[in-house]
Amino acid sequence: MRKEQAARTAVELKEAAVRAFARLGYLNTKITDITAEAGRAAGSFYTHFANKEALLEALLADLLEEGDASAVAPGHGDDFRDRAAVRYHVAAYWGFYRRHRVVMEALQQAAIVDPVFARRVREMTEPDLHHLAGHLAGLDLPGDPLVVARMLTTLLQGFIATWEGGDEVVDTLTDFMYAALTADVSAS
Amino acid sequence: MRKEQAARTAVELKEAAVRAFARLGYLNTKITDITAEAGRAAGSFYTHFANKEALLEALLADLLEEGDASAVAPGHGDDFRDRAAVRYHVAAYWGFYRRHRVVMEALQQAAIVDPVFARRVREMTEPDLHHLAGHLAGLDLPGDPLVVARMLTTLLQGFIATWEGGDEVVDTLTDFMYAALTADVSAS
DNA sequence: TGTACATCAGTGAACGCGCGTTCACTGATGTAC
DNA sequence: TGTACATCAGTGAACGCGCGTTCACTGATGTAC
Repeated sequence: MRKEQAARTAVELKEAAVRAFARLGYLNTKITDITAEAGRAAGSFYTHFANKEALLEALLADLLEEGDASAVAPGHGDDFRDRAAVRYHVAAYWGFYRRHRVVMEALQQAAIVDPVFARRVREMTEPDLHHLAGHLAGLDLPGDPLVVARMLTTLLQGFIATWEGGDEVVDTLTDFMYAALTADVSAS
Repeated sequence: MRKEQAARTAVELKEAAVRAFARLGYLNTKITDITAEAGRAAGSFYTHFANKEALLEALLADLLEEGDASAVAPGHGDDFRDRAAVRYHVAAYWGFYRRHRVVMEALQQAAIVDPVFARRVREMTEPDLHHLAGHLAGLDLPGDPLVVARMLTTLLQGFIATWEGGDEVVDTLTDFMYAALTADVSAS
């Protein structure tokens, strides 16, 4: 069937795009880099996507689908006085980011240059932030829960984005954050 | 004198560039945005700079000069078991970043797209990282000193870059980091 | 099942826009005598 | 101090490159009868 063929090519283009982004970075990747990587003619791109931004939107949609699926994942506490709960969340974020590193970074780059993506990234991040702040409610924090939540996510995402090594540091990250969340401020 | 006039124009172009970068972001700023902002003709730019990268290099040079000057600033402890020492460093970084926000972010953006700046930014950051790791030596850290140092700088720089509000959070940042640095890991 | 026609994914050369960069020119500043 | 010439910052129109996007064409797949 023709539609199937077209869908297959669209997938191939997306996969090629991810490879090209990984190699060159989203902003440096030209349409022809993507089509060349997919072994297709330049014009073929436009049969499937209006432009590079539309392709990134498609990759984002794929990512969000997976995100929703794994968000339902069960069996973890939400009480951050429990180190295991903190570790669970760090590890989950770590895994997700690692699996989707290229697209995450492409979004980050797109957001720098394109207000539409800047907004999209903000809208993706904000709810998580409030959700996280909610979990921090009962703790003896160094400041406003939303501000502290922002520190946690900034650290996580910033660190993971630049870290070249493996998972070993998940425990260091956990300890770091756990200590920051549970230190009795008034005692210091 | 003609040389003086030329130097003055170069300075005006740099100042105009900073304003343009602040408004549009480094990557989105065209040469003509800069010259228009400075009230000059497009061609005038090239009397003073080879291209946008060279102008950013010049801004970086200015920034490093100021950085060296303030680095000699006296009167702070380096023992991070002392909260005041941590606060001093956080506040110093905060002030420096705030004063040079636009150029710092321009460098960040340039690094994404241009390997030369990527390298430059890394080379600027690395020594500070090792220096910082040195100060962490005696503490009961959640992990390798270099890794923890990286967490600290990632958090600081990432947070300051996105924070819209004022200095109030310096204390929250300090408490957050101080707690992470001084918690007795083995006790948890 | 076969023939004639329609549709559509894919091709790749060509087009055109945006923007960086150049360059012939101007006029003001500096130099020689 | 005045005149003739040289230099150079600054101008802005023009040039040209890179790259996104289009479009006439091809051939394979699908449909009608």
